[in-house]
Amino acid sequence: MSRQMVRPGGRSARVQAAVHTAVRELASEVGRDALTVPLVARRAGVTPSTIYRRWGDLQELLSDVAVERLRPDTAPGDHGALYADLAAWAEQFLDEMASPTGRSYIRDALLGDPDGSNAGQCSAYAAEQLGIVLSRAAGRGDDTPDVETVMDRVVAPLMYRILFRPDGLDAPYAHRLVAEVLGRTGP
Amino acid sequence: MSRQMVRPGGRSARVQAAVHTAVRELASEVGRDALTVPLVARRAGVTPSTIYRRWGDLQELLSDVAVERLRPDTAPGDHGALYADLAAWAEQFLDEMASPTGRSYIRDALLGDPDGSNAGQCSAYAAEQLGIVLSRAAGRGDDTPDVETVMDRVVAPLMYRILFRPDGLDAPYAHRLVAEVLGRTGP
DNA sequence: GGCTAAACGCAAACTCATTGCGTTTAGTGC
DNA sequence: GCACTAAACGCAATGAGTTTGCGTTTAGCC
Repeated sequence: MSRQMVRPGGRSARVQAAVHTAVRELASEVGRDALTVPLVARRAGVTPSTIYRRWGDLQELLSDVAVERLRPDTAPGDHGALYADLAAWAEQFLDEMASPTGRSYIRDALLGDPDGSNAGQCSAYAAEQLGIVLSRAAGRGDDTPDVETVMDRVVAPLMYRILFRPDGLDAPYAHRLVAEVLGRTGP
Repeated sequence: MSRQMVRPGGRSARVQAAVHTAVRELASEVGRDALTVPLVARRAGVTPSTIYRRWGDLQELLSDVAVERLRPDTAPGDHGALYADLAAWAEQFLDEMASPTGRSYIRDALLGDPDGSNAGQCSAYAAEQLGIVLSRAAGRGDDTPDVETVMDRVVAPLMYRILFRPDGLDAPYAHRLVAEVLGRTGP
């Protein structure tokens, strides 16, 4: 469960923001594996017990921060055609997720996540982006697959390889998945 | 890295077996989240320092045990036809992996795994099983997709949903994936 | 403005992780 | 077989991280 809906204003909000900022800063300074709760607490100007009470443990905190970082910050670009839109989106998705930091965020999001809501949020982000691309194509009069199909045929293979097979992942592979789900053999 | 190739005989082997057994027993008794290195060490009749020196930390130990548990213990069944073989394999795969304990094992295998070799091993297990099924079908004269295609079209979507979308996962979905990769609309 | 419960800080007590050192033992060569 | 070497282990001390009780602050709400 995300810890956002607890006393959204005032001190609680300041503490949450300070802790999240501390996690991001320290992760880039000392590395993600060197993070500890007392370290984050000192940087955020809080006591460790505050973090333990609100987030439970370090993994749940990192999971919260990871989901925040995995949220797309821009709408998918419009390149005039469905194939171009999907190919560009898949390429960007791959770039962000397959990088070492991206993998760390995915692992963290999957980890401290007892009920699976954080992981589900990541999936919802991708589905939302794909929904924009596909409805735009439908507005152009194109015959489009539905979001579920693209999730199964493009997102899932990319994520599976990111997590289980770090090799053989490149832009051509992503393009091929897009071409296949659109029923083409090439762009 | 798996810690199997260290002094395969005598005391070292006994310690390794005792520790692995202790992990499995305690995981089913007190739950996976309640496992600690000292707890496992006491059950196994060893000292915590032994575990720390050999496995590094709890996550790497759990990752080792998880990979061992995720290894298929039987060859995929022969049902006389490719669709039946693949459908049965996918259903069993789903049953084992989507259960709470299966999810825990997957998470553990992905986790304490700095170089990704344990996760890669899990993927290799699935590919190996699929290779048996597909080559058997080829021996019958069937026109079969290759292993990579089945990994992308069946295994990846199943695993993606197991990890990111715990809902909407059932045998009919697995059967549909198999039917689609075989170019059919049904069995 | 006052009330209530959540959120926080402080500090003690506890568990876990780490490491040096001596002992046991598996593997190897004679 | 017997000695030798280095890996593996046990023990114990040390340091770091985690948990919890209690008093204080404060956000949300009459």
